[in-house]
Amino acid sequence: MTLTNLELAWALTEMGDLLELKGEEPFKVRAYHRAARSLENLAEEAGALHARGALEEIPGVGKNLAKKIAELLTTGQSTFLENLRQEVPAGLREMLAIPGLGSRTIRQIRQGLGITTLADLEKAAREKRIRTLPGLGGKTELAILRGLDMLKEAQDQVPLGVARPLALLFKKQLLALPGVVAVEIAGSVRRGKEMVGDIDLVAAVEPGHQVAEVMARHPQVKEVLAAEEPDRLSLQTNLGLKIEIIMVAPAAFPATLFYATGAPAHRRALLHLAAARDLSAADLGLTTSRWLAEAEELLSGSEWPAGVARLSDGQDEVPVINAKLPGEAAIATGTGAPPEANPPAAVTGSTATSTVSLGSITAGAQLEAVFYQRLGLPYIVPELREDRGEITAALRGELPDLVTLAAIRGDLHMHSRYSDGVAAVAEMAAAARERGYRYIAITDHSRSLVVARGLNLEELKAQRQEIDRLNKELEKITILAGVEVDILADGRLDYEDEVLKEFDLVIASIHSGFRQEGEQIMARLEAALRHPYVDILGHPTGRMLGRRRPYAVDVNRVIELAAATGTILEINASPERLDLNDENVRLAKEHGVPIAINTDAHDPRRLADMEYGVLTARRGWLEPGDVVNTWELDQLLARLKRNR
DNA sequence: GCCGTTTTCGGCCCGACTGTTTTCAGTCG
Repeated sequence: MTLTNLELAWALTEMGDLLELKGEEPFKVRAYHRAARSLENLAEEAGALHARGALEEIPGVGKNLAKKIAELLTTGQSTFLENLRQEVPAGLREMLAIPGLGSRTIRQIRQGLGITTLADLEKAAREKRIRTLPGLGGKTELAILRGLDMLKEAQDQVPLGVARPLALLFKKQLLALPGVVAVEIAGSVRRGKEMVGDIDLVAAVEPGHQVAEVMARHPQVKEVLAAEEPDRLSLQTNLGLKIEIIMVAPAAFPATLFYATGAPAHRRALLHLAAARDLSAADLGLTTSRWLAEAEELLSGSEWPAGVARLSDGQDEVPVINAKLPGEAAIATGTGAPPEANPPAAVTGSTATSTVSLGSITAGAQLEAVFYQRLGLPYIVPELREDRGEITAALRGELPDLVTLAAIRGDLHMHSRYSDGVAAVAEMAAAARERGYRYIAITDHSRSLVVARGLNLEELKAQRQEIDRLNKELEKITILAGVEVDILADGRLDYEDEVLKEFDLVIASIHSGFRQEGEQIMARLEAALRHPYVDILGHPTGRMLGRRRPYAVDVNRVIELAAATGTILEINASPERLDLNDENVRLAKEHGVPIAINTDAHDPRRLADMEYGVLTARRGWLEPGDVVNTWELDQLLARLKRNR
């Protein structure tokens, strides 16, 4: 019984939460949470450390926690945690997620009203009973109801940053099983949606495969759920996330991947396009029963979904695209013969055994291109498949040439040990260089953000000197001396103009006064956007996925102001934020506002979050030119307000 | 509960904002 570091971290986090609710001293609580974070970021598996008696090497883990971790590792359980769970009802722990409710208030509500579940809490708030408790009033009731709403929305959904690594792990492990020919991630994870409800995987399997048997014993799998269909395996993971594995014969793999990627609205719109061209779903090779059922229902129904009107509107101008797609011939025959002459079994829906050579094909993209070509469309990447105009754009040959991770030349928002980062400036630079970047900006916090050890003027000077020195020493990468300056509650920035002027680049962000009225928030943002030395507005809405709603920001207005003032807007790529989101990004592009995709990394490893930012950018239809950190450094610098 | 050119105790991130209050406790970043 070996638990992963992530599972150990959860156990410690839960212990910390329960101790907090019991009223333990804050420093003890923090010790549990700190150790949990250490475990999450640990490069080596704790099991291996335990084996050589080195658990106490983990930062924040001493004798006591080492013992508790050891028990978890050897038995899979913790008597300490079991006891805590007996004492503290699970509902109370859930309440900690409600913004504005801390452990003290939760204890008070429990003691005063005997409430231990979210349902009871909601009832009490609606019945205005919370305000009968000393020190609590109507606003707290409102905060509770709002928080509960947010929790409901996020219920059964996890951020992409949690689901995607797990999906990749399962994909890799499935591929290693005998009888498994190909595996692709499908569904909303493949489309890069910010919150996902489950993980969909499509596996091409051969007879005699043992996917179900092996997965049932998988250490991350808590339980195998009753299968809806024989070709589906439905797993509940320890994370509480559902994984659906669709197992099909290799011939049906491309169609199934296509179907299972969705989004449903995109599929529906494609079916309408097919119908308009007298093609059936089966003609397209989409022979799965689900596709056929959906097509039948759709085309017999009287209700015309949104996508249809668009398609028929554009009917006159629909060009017929016969361009051969790269890869199709290879997919069809492996020899380059025209696809029409020798259509692959998977595409025609023929019952003949497959001629598709999956071994020679690496990407799901190539497999699916066939379906789009049958409709006279160029290939549409998963990130665009949301029925947000991608089909019309495809028909007109106006699909964007989306930005890619490979096009990223630098990262303009990250923290070092000077403020709340964990690494030295040189370490961040080295990690960036390893990623192939040409430049980074070190943007530590400003002085008012005490919790994050914001820099005073002297520390700024010292950091500047270090950056200057490193720039002389280091080859192939340039470090910009930047700052993430706080937009204070009154709209001023946290440093004087004379100080801001000296940086190479300034990001302005809100870290306080989240609950201000819209008018006040917007006044602060407007002041920042109009500021001559503010180059980038950081995480413009301040949201945390599933945890904190945006502050009262009018995103349209922010975009207009950014356009008017020449300020760059950020896609904060941290998977906890993804801020701006995909739709706002697209709006920004329409207004000609340049975007910076930044990780906000506090640790060299988190520079890898860039991938999530790029996914969001792609879902927002951004092309490389729209993203300033794909540009050459001199082009980027010339574009900054301060240098124009 | 962890940690130590402060080493077995006494610190540990601390100031601002919010809501409910007449002077402050709780929450948050």
